[in-house]
Amino acid sequence: MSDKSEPQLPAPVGRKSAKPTLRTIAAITGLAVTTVSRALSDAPQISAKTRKRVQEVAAEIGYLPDRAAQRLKTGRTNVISVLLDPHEEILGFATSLMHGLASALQPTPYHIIVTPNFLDGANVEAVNYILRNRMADGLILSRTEPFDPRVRLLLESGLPFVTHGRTEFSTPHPYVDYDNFAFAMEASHRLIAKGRRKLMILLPPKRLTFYQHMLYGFMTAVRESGVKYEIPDEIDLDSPVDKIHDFMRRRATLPDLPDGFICPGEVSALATITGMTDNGLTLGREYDMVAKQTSRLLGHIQPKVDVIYEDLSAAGEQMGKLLLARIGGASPDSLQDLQPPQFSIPDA
Amino acid sequence: MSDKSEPQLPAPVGRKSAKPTLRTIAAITGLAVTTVSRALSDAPQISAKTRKRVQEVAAEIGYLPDRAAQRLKTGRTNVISVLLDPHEEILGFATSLMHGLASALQPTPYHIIVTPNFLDGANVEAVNYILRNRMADGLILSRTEPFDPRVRLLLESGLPFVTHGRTEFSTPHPYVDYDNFAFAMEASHRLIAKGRRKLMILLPPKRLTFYQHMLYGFMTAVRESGVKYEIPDEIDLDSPVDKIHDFMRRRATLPDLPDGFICPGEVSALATITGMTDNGLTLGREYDMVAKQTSRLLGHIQPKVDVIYEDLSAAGEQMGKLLLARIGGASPDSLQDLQPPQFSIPDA
DNA sequence: GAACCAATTTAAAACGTTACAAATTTGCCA
DNA sequence: TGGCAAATTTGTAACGTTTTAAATTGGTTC
Repeated sequence: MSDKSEPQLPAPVGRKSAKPTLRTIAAITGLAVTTVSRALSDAPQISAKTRKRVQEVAAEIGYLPDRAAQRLKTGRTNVISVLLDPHEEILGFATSLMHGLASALQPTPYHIIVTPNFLDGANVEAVNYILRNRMADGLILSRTEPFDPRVRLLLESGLPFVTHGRTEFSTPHPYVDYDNFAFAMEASHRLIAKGRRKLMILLPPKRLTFYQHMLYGFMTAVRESGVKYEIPDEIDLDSPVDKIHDFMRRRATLPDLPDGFICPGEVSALATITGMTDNGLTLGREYDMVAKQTSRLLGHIQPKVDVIYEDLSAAGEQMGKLLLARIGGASPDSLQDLQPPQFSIPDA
Repeated sequence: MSDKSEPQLPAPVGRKSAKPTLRTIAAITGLAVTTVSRALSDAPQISAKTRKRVQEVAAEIGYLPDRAAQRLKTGRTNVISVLLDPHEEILGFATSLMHGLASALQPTPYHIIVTPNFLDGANVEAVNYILRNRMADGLILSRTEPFDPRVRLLLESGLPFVTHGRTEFSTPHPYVDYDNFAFAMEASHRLIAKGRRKLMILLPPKRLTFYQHMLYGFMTAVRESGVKYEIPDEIDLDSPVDKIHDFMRRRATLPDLPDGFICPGEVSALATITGMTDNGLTLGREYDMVAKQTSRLLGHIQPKVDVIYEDLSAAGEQMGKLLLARIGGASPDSLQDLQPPQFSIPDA
């Protein structure tokens, strides 16, 4: 040990609240800062004995690395950013997803930053901002379009990301998606099996990728079985509750009313049922309904509705795992996951 | 070791030489880094002419300050952290709040970090963690208890924070709260005015501060008017939908059933209505209901329900403003806001 | 012992920013 | 013209970490 001017003060004199840094540990152990840093990251070049001692001291004085300093030095932010779409507001779509995401990220040093996207439609701007500032090591985004400009930007930049929903770019990228084709097909089959002769499905906005998937699933089932069908034009899944309600109430008064409804959302399902009830039509008698359930709300409130479950929390968790793998360098085409609908409702 | 195809990021190439920093601007303008830094922060000691020039150059080359470096140097994080409670999951409580918060923070350099609080019940741990690492310049938390341990910790630490909900500490702290006393009282009055003779109210968990407020509002109205009342013991607002539903269905078969219900949550309102309907009881005939509405969902789906509105987005925005003021040094007792219930439903 | 290689440890230099003190220029007046 | 304060600008030193290269040990072998 070389004799310095005399820096060997067991630093935390007085109050122990002075934030411990690498230097603190170095002073206590008599080692160099570099050694301490290495020991804490379990570098093989540091002797096992030293590593152990350093880690013990660190734990004892409650050392926590300064994230700002790490980030400045390494360029890594230890942050995963979630881009929120305003339409995810209702019914905790985003919350469930984030719940799952957080549990996947729990054992890692990553934090979750939510970037709400208020700049109407200018969602691309948010991506650009994150890219420019290197604000995150990875990105989560949802509600993709076939040629989503955000995805294009991200593909060009090389920043790891996972989408909820597929795109149609030829370059593969990690995604988690719910099999809405299978959902729509199964939903149709169930209604047909109940003897319903004319089906109506409420679809998402046309610009979203899963509009196509759902439409195809529906059309496939309808064509195979030869039943009639109808697709509302003036409303979609993102329409406000009252607009859906009004539409359904009006529709119920017109001729040739469908007798089987597919609602890929709990709110729209409730609005539809109410619209029918307003006209004296009863679920299970004049018509049946299959709905997509994400929150366990619907099945308990309207037990007559036949539900197919989508586990958003699981999706979020899976997205977290894929993102970590991607950050770790895994190839994108191995990180694509199409989650099958859960036809029977899980317990609890 | 390239275990996979090792997708090396083709990332930062080509265009205007990598990330512009203060040094870049200094080189371009021929000024010192310090001067540039000062000019960008509009320090009065820099001549107006220089400030303008520097800012122009900065804008032109798209300079953005490195947050990690700023944070390391100044100790300020430019981060506002939101603590999420798992019970806020349903119906986008958190999302609405954050939406408002984000719009208050829009013109500031602050980012929003969501710290989901999954560590069952160990919510205090999350606060501790944020405190220890100086992870944020301010904190938002909700669902307070009278002597909330998180608040106690924060009061001791001095870190600026705003709660959604009041506490009973003698030291004042910033909060935004909804006047649940007024809500319960008004709701009771409405039912009584409709001629209902026995009221039931569904209350939040007893440990939360607003349990008291709501109970007092209810009891005040009930006592004044002399109607009968009943308060369920085995369920509360946080109970799962199916438990509430089951309870109500069972209750409807027993004697002395209330004819006026107060549901301070949309989900519980729906579950209650369903429970009644299961027993052939009709809203508006055998019983009436007043519910708290936060998402415009209920009023459209069950128009017979009388709703009182709580604007969570506005609350979030207000919390953002108060937090900024608090960070700016304003005294806590000037930063307390009790928001009145909105008795008539706002448009749009 | 000297010479060598491996195993450990260390010193110094960044990362981009701001705080502090010091240096330079400018403007004004005797 | 010199002098002096005010107005500007500038170096230098951090903040806490990791990275690179260099230095110190220790253990073998001749």
